[in-house]
Amino acid sequence: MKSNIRPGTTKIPRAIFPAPDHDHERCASTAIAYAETQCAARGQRLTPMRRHVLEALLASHKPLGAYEIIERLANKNGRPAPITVYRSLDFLRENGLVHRIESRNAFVACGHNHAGDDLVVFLICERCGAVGEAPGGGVAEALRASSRAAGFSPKNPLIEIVGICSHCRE
Amino acid sequence: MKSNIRPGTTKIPRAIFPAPDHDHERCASTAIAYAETQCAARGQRLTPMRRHVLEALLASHKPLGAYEIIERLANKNGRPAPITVYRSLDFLRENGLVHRIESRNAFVACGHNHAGDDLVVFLICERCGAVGEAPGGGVAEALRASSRAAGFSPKNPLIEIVGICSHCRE
DNA sequence: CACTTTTATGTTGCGCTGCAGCAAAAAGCG
DNA sequence: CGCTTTTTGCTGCAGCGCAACATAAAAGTG
Repeated sequence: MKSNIRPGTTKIPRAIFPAPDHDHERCASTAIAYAETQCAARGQRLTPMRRHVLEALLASHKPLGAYEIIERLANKNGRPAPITVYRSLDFLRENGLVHRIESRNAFVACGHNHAGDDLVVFLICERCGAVGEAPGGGVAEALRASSRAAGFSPKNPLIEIVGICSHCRE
Repeated sequence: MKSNIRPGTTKIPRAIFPAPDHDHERCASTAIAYAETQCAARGQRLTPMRRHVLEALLASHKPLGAYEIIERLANKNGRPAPITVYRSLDFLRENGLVHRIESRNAFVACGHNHAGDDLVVFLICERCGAVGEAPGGGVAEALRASSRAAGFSPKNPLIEIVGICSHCRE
């Protein structure tokens, strides 16, 4: 199936919290296209199931629990089993397309607001539930310093902050 | 508004990761004594149940799941119901005596390595499972800056880092 | 092409997590 | 002492997460 996004789109500075009235159709299809590219480049297969899971997450812009995803994928052909969704989520996470929000037992599509292995700071709006990804450059440094002071060799920092997002504050 | 309490204990330089051979008997009883003082000062009751839960956590120096705690509290008189333990954990958390490690769905006794409302950085050793609490002074600053850049008003930062602790590295 | 190997999905089942709702017991108070 | 508030016990349940095994689909191979 052919996508109707324009290939030559220049990189738009992405808002950390998408405006309520943003062109969602487009933002989702861009993300799917990126996922395809990414998987192809890594020799991984973005199967229909995996794509469906990613689409469900993209459609919400909010973290979804695994069983919420199941709910949204349910149709007249029945619903996927939990394990099926969990496996797709594992795949998507391994390929940097989905994050897990630990404090909520939920998952969110990656906003790609950060370079590959960099530290990500998740900003969780307690009002609308949206999750933003802020680049954590300076934080990473401070964190490494603090860790080393404790004789600790850090690996995967996880930062989640609850608060009020820019749109809900207005 | 909650600054009326000042721990009267002289500040002992507390290792972030307790040495494997430290005087555990003493470290636990000190923590219990502190909990009693703290609760008394706040007009809260450290009941036997709550104390047992705290003791179980202190005895392990590692995060325990709720059902692990139940297991350790079980005796010839039977075992506490999950809800009972969860309620005690809620109480202990509200009074700053226990932390929840979100990425593990587990709980750990507070090491008091941080001032009351300050940011805490949890260092989780992937080898021995121990959890250290590093003061997050510099990190908090960087975090606030990063948040504000995104138009986000932060409330409860949560930082958990997986890595190797000082003792396991040797 | 048939055949093997690898990868992905479906099915069943189960243990852990976390709490709601109500009842009983214990502690605090006039 | 009665009365209120707090705490604990009991029953039950929904969401989370995955193990173990079976089947199907894709990819590699001669």
